[in-house]
Amino acid sequence: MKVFKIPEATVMRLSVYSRYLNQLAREGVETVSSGDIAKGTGVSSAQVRKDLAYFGEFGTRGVGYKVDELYNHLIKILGLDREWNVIIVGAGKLGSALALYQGFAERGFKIVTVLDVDPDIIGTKLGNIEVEPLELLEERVREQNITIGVIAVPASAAQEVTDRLVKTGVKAILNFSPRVLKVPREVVLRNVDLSVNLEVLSFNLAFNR
Amino acid sequence: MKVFKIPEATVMRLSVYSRYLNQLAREGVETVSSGDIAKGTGVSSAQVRKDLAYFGEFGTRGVGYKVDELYNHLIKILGLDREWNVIIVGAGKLGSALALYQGFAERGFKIVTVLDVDPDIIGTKLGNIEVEPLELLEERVREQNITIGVIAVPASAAQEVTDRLVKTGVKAILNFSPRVLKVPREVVLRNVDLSVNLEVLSFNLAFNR
DNA sequence: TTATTATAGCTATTTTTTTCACAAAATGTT
DNA sequence: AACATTTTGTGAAAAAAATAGCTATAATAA
Ligand SMILES: NC(=O)c1ccc[n+]([C@@H]2O[C@H](COP(=O)([O-])OP(=O)(O)OC[C@H]3O[C@@H](n4cnc5c(N)ncnc54)[C@H](O)[C@@H]3O)[C@@H](O)[C@H]2O)c1
Ligand SMILES: NC(=O)c1ccc[n+]([C@@H]2O[C@H](COP(=O)([O-])OP(=O)(O)OC[C@H]3O[C@@H](n4cnc5c(N)ncnc54)[C@H](O)[C@@H]3O)[C@@H](O)[C@H]2O)c1
Repeated sequence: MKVFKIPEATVMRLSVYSRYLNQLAREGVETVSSGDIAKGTGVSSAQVRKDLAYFGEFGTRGVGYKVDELYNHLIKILGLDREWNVIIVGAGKLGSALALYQGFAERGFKIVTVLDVDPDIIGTKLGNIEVEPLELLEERVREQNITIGVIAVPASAAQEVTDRLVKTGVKAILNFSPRVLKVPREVVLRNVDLSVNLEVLSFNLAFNR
Repeated sequence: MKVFKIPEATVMRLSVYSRYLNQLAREGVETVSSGDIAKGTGVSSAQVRKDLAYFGEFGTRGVGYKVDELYNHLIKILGLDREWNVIIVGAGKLGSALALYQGFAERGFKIVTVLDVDPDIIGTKLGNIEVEPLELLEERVREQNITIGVIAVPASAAQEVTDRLVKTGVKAILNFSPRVLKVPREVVLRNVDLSVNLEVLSFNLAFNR
């Protein structure tokens, strides 16, 4: 099966499926149907099958999918069969919440460096990571083989920090600042804009319902 | 202009446009073209015009849009021409970061109540809001006319908290827990799944590039 | 007054994504 | 062994979204 472009919505759903399968596995469930997955994750069963079909045939007709097998496939597809070293820039309220979150490590994202510019914050500990000065950005990215950068600085500093990360070899950026960032085409960029999310809610409340 | 369904992607972009217009207004810019907005927010100019066309005609051919005028239109469209009272349930790392974020108030989202179950957290102050016990949920939602609820509790508690919010009259839920929530059809639900976002990055890193 | 230029609004086209529905395959049943 | 049941995988249809390009209109220059 030859595929050049996987819809982003598909990738997001695969992530959700994989977490659901993980839950089922822990509950001791051995097989699931696309219908079960659909029910558990709030999509249609055709959607589940279509999403999986981009990557191969993982099920048995009449039976369904073996939970652990499908889970392992999804983990590979999502690139979670290895560790990703992550840097967080900005150890303010949001950055430190992210740094302290255990859920990322469970999925293979290892936060290895957290940087800030505030002298009062530099040197403090977030779990077992010490916040270090921004100056160390290039050094840490290189020596720790960091591929993913998280932007948790004020909007005014976001592009500058991003440029430094990209220049030093970071391949993907998760941006929490409310700023449209420019990155080279080969760098993967995602924006998590919390205000936008709230505003989608207010739109829906104000517009219909 | 009769419209029944606005693409969610459109609503998200409108939010981004509005913030860009806000920035332009502060810089003293008086008019913009769809091309300028496109440039500033990373979309195509046709997309900008299409998005706006769902709601009316806001520009002048040959000229463009008056910045403040278009901004005000977007604010109305997004339902930001009023205040929305928000409750945050869960005052842990993420919940407190959200509670302390000033950016929400700037857009009309007023966090009026923050609840938790941890006795060590209850009674502490987040800015000028005191964290209160979960038991007050129904009382606060009713007396403060809260329409938006933010779920920042562990996944295991998310559905239960959601049910209580919905039962008490909350109309929209922003869910930060990695749990697929069930809400009645008339309640607006959005999920901000940070792990999914990281996994879209790792997928892209692992799959092509 | 008449071109010329810029750009919004709109319509048509293309592309992408989702949904539908059914043949094929595996298992269970009579 | 034949038949019924379940559920995948997939091609086709439908729906949704994005893109392209044309038309109308306003401002400006000739
Ligand atoms: N906290 C939230 O809930 C929330 C919600 C939506 C968006 N955001 C966005 O996330 C980002 C961080 O928000 P926050 O609430 O944590 O802000 P914050 O002010 O608490 O933290 C920002 C941190 O970045 C540091 N910093 C500033 N410039 C820096 C630089 N050049 N390099 C490294 N560190 C630098 C500051 O010292 C500070 O510690 C902001 O862009 C904000 O708009 C936050
Ligand atoms: N922190 C992050 O960066 C991050 C990232 C991704 C997802 N999340 C999700 O966000 C949610 C909160 O994460 P966190 O890191 O803030 O966790 P946390 O443990 O720091 O905070 C959770 C808080 O919820 C409180 N709580 C537990 N049950 C409650 C209940 N029934 N009612 C009210 N409060 C209750 C706890 O006392 C605690 O203070 C979790 O679902 C987590 O999976 C967080």
